[in-house]
Amino acid sequence: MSDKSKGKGYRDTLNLPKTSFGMKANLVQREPQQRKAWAKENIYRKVLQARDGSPLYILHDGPPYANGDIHMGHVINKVIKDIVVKYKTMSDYQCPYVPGWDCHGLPIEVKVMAELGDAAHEMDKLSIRRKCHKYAMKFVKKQTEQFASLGVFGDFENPYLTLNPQYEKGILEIFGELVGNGLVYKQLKPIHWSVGCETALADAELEYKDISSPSIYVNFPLEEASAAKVREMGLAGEEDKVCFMIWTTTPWTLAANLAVAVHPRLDYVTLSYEKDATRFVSIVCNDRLQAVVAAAGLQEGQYTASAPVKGADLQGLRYKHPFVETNPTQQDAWFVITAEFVTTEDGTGIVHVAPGHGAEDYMAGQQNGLAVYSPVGDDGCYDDTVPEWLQGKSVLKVDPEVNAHLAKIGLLVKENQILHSYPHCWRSKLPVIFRATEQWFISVDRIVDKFGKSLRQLALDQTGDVQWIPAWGEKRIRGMLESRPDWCISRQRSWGLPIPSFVNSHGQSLLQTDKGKASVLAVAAHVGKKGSDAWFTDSPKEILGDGFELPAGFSWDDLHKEENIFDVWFESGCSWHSVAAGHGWPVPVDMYLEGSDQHRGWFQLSMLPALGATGKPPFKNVLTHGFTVDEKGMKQSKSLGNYVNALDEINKYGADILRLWVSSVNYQEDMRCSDELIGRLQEAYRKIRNTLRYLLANIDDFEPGMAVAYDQMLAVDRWALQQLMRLIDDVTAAYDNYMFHRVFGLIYNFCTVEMSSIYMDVLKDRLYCDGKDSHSRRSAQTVMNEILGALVRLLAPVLAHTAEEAWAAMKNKPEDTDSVHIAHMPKPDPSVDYRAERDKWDKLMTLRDEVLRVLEALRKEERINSNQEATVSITLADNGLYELVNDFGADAFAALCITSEVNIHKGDAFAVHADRNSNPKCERCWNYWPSVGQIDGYPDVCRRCADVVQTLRG
RNA sequence: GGGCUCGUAGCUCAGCUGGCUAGAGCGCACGCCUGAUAAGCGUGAGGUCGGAAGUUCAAGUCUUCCCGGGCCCA
Repeated sequence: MSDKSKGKGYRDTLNLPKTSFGMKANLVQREPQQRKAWAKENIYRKVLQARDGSPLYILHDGPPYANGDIHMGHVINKVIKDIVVKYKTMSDYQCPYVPGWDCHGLPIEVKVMAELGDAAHEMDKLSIRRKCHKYAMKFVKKQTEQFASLGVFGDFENPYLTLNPQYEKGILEIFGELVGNGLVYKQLKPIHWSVGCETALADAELEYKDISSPSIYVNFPLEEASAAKVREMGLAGEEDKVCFMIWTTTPWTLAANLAVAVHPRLDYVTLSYEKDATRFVSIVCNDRLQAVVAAAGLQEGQYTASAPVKGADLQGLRYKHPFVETNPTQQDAWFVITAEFVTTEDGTGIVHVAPGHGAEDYMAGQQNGLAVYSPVGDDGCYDDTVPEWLQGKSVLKVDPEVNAHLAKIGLLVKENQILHSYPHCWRSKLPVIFRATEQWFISVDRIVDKFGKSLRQLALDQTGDVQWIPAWGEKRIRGMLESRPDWCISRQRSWGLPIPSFVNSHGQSLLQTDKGKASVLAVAAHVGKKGSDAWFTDSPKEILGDGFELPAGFSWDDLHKEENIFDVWFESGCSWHSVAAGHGWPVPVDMYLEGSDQHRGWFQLSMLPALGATGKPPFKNVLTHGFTVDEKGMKQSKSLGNYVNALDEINKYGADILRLWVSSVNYQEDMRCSDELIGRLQEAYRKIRNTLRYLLANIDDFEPGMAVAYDQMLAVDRWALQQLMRLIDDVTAAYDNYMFHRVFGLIYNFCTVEMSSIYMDVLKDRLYCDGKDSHSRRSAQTVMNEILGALVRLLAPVLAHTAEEAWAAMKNKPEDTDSVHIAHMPKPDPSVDYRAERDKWDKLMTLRDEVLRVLEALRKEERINSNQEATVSITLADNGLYELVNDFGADAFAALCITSEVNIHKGDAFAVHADRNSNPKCERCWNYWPSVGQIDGYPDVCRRCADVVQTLRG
């Protein structure tokens, strides 16, 4: 129609947006190119060089395990780290970031052994270790690419690997310090043992699962002399068979029973009843009497109970083991001891004690002179010190036989099944057993002379000096430190750093002599040069060096290498030394940042070696994040099918979407995660991207020399600048407090509300229709240029790729740097006071909202379509508001509402009316203004447009 | 079972030391624009603040208990 053609006639007189910055992101195609460009210029080095001389900020990477593809947990962790590093860099710190990998340990070894199959049996340790090495390196390479594909900057060419000789050397140096400080000891002690993997396990290597176990009540008959005493106490009659009744869920440990424990202050009674034609008198705790009666199936009248005696009165009474004939140990056994750990929560109040198969049992045994008896081999089978019918049998399968035997000899009172949570090996998935073996430990309670305190005391004293983010992290780690046992650091496997212990044929270790530390340091030097394989290939003399002087009782021809390896947690726990100190960075480092499960893992197990060696924790700040859950808040797992594949997401949406998603959620809590939830961030991304694009496109012809001074700007432009300053203030505070979801929210809201729906919309008329070089247009461009420069930099730590792309498209960069990641965070301009005018603008915007509502009503009535077709009449009763709006100006307010005309009146009651404007439409700017049709030679445009067109056409 | 922790609209988040009819953005519904166009704008409907009891003149905000998640442990 004619309208359209006329409109087209003026189109080329407008200043329409122009930019090379595409509306379509095409992240999946574009990002890899960006990364290639970064790699080519070695952006990591370049950024570091740009901060030469700036204060260091060290975020020390916690090493992920080198197996498998990365998952959402990795994504969250690495992205948060990268946001911190990029933000700190832009805040003028020099932030070297060296990623690391945990390369030793069971998961890899198990995997490799499985791949080898039967061939493994014919291979020596070295060959297996070589396979493991290769396996680890394969995944280091893979994960390196995957991490880098997130836009993470770091020294990926020189990562730290726990299998590197230099790293291993560092571990041994710290171990040497701990040996020197008297913290390392070897002892026969029950530890979690994986039958499947034939090794000791650390707490961190356990998984708890529900299993069904037998729950048995067993009578332990008293020795005759003790039974007589019980009769003397009036608790039993002459013909009665007097027993202690115990309860256990691990029948197989009964073979190693050496005592029973009672609580010294609880009351005990005898329960008399008849079973299999025998009159039994079973001693149980009074508080458990009813439970036992119920369990034994005794009805009212079928039993009687005696008066109570204290547990302490039973101490020293002796019993006969239900099925072991003679004491298999060198020490006394089979008598009643007292122990505080006895409770009345379950069982009979009389606890079966097997010091070789339980932590509390072990301690009670130590206190009462019992042996540490553990008749179970590495393979989980009984040795030949047990009764013949048990020998060689697997303890994981033997429970039914034990129970059947007890039933046969008439001592099994009752057998049930109970469902309970039980520790399992994280690799073999089999239930673990408690089993006493010789292991190396780090003591948390021995006093270190140098520091006058134990590791536990040092740790508890100094957790308060560390800043925990969120703050409850301190409570959490404190609780763990208070209750943790000594650290079992030895493992009976191949793939790891050997514990450098040389022993003589008397079983003495060099570590336990005054040459202990020196020997470890000598090994450290050797391993640093040749790697830990040398432990297996070289002789003690080659390892320790010719000059090494052996202490008394040791000789070169009677010196053997132990073949335990370190717990991998000890290896990664030394990274502050091997890596941070190794690079010459100050320790404690500025930050450790991992998932909150690492309070027990890496944080604690880095703290202990650091405290033991230096007396100080290795970090100043510890930031933790939560875990991803599905959209319903439930744990994610592959088997449940609610698992989000990180690589799929990256390939589908692009890294910046993932980064934006990470920034959008509060990482301190559980993070709900699904493909849909991540996909939704595309919307936010587009909004942000289009905001940048609009800003870029409308300042294409702008140069800094054209800038308009703040006090010369139009009021709305000043408002926009004020909003920017507020944004910079708020976003900076959010970054400084590691509240990245607030950074996201603030910026996103700014783009959506202040920019897109208000400022950029209001500005269109001025930018497009006013003269290209007009003051009003330059005023707007001055502000847009400012906003763009700030926004891009505020976004850079999160949208690493997109911000770089926008930076490249900017003609007037606030700083002359090739990369936005080298630029500095914007600072608010103190001369722009956003607080002073806040109230005024709140009122204007509220009035604007009201006008928009009235216009919407008009549109509903089909009186108008666009707001420009309307004329608005506002009646104000409030004097202050009337003056405020009048000062602002009716035309300016009309522009703010993007309507053609606003009239302001003073009246008795507040009212807003709108109607269709009767003025003719300007064919250039589409406003309905009175001047349209009044200008000679320009019949279809307004005054302003006529002037602009005239200037253009000369 | 224990320690720590979380639970505000469909989603992501604000709600400071307790004080007006609980907010925002997105999404959704319904419209508008077609000179940011695989864009842009407007209006609107959505909430027993996990539940219950208590303290208080007043509780999303404090206390207790319960329910449901998560991490760590037993």
